Amino acid sequence: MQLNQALTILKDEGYKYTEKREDILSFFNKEDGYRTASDLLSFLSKKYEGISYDTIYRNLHLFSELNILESTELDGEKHFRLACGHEEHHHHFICKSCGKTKAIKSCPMNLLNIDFNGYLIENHKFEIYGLCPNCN
Amino acid sequence: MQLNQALTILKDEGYKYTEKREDILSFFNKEDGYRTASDLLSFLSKKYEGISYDTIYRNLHLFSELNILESTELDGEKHFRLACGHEEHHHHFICKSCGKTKAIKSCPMNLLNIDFNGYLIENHKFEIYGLCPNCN
DNA sequence: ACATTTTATCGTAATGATTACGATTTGTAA
DNA sequence: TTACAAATCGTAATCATTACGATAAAATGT
Repeated sequence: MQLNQALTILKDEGYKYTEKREDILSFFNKEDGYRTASDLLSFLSKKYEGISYDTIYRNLHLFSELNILESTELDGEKHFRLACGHEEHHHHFICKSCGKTKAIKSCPMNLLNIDFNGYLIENHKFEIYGLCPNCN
Repeated sequence: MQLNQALTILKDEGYKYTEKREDILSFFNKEDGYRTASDLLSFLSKKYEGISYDTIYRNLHLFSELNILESTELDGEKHFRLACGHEEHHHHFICKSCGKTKAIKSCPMNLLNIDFNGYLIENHKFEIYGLCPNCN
């Protein structure tokens, strides 16, 4: 996802354009991998002394709702990354060292042949963890 | 996994047999699904007034290391269940309402055909969430 | 059975991530 | 430029989890 694309979504949905929001998006754009609220706080604190937790978390949640960010939970902490450009449903390999990802286009839900008669399937999670070539 | 089987593991590994440990195991045995530390605390508090967090978490971690329990993280909270023991590597459908599970025997790692050249694959997570027939 | 040793537990405080909220500031549109 | 809604600040509260010195209890050897 491009930065201006994300800012357009914000504007179209009636949310305000702020410098902090632009900086949050540019942070995720340059980082190119899963990052925590704490990572973002450190980054923004350099420019905005005394930035509030409220701002960090409110925007992370807002961006997630707007599908600008996608998130996953690793080691008891939520991690966020810019939503992938390609629109189709997909999964990720996630590097445990640098947080960068590799898309997995095929989904196990299509490959499995299980009888879920009587069950209501809501969602699923498939992630592969390890080290990317750079960190390996 | 059977209770006496778990208690045998404890004994063989040199850990002490305590009534609390037996109660913890019988709790997971009767519950038959993923439960939190808080669930366990509520249960044990009925019998042991003033039971310590230390006891709860120390035993949950110990049992996980000994493969008596298996765990997963759901909604920011660790959940535990009796290990499926003897069975092969597998995954789970997990009911978001009652925590009960249904085993998925096939593993997506065998079904996918992805080039991970240069990557180090350490582990993976595949879970399906929804409602079981009882809760649906 | 008793003493010794080792492990388990208690009581409670600390930590880390996240959420909450009244007061204040700021973007936006009229 | 004014008015209003949204965003942010400052800070405290909450929730899950970890930590640790003091005490209790189980296992072991005599």
